[in-house]
Amino acid sequence: MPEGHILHRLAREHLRLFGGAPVAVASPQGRFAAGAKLVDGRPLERAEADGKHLFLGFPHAWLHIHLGLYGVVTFGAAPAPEPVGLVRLRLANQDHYADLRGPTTCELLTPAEKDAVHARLGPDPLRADADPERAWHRISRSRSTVAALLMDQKVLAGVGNVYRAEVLFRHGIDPHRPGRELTRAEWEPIWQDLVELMRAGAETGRIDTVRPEHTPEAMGRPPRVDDHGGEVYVYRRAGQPCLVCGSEVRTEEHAARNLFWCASCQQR
DNA sequence: TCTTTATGGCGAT
DNA sequence: TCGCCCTAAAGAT
Repeated sequence: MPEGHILHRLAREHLRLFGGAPVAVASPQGRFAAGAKLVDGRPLERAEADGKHLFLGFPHAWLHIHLGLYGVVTFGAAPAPEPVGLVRLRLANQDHYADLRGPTTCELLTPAEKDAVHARLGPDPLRADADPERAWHRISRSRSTVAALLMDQKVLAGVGNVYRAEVLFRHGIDPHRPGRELTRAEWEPIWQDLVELMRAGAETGRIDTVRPEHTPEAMGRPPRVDDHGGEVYVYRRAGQPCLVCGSEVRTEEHAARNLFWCASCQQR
């Protein structure tokens, strides 16, 4: 379930469980054995997220993790059990362990290489140093659709398919509109909304975007359970009635990703 | 025991 | 735009 809010959450959690003390680092699966050996037994000094990238700071290297589509981290209390499945990376101390499975990236970087990753990313709504003006600069000059731009990590870092679909719904924006046709008056509240939605997501670990007045309870409809764990307007709700207007939520493949929207509520 | 699917991203064409 | 990579769970056969 990796959008940016999860990575910020993971950064905090790693620091809380492993920060400041030596960490046993291993690669039970073997694919990261050489890298693990280089930081094994070193203290975890820092942890930060940048978009969907996670950086764990050891004295001599940054451990760079990107979960990709299927990557997942699971935490548990010591003693760590025999690894189940393909565990690329295991961190452990006297009290806790963390297992990483299926990441697209798990590597060691120098500070310069870490900076290079940061340099190629757009502003991350969850970072204090984010400059939304950089995103606006690109969006307002682009012929690409707003849907594609919001997912482009060079434009905005950390936004994924769920936040993309949901924020466009919340602002009534047709995902197919070219970025250059978006106005600044439309963009600014979208950015602000991403900051607030993703902050909430980082707190709860799930994506909830439905306003109180549109919950099934408030609308007099039966309660609903979303299988991905959060309450959303359109993401993966194709064919179901829009929570606001009742028309069918639509879906299509857009730049090789699933796009969801309400054609009636999102006409701007 | 298969096939399908997923909240991502890269490099080749 | 396409194919490919990482993995596990759910659904189909």
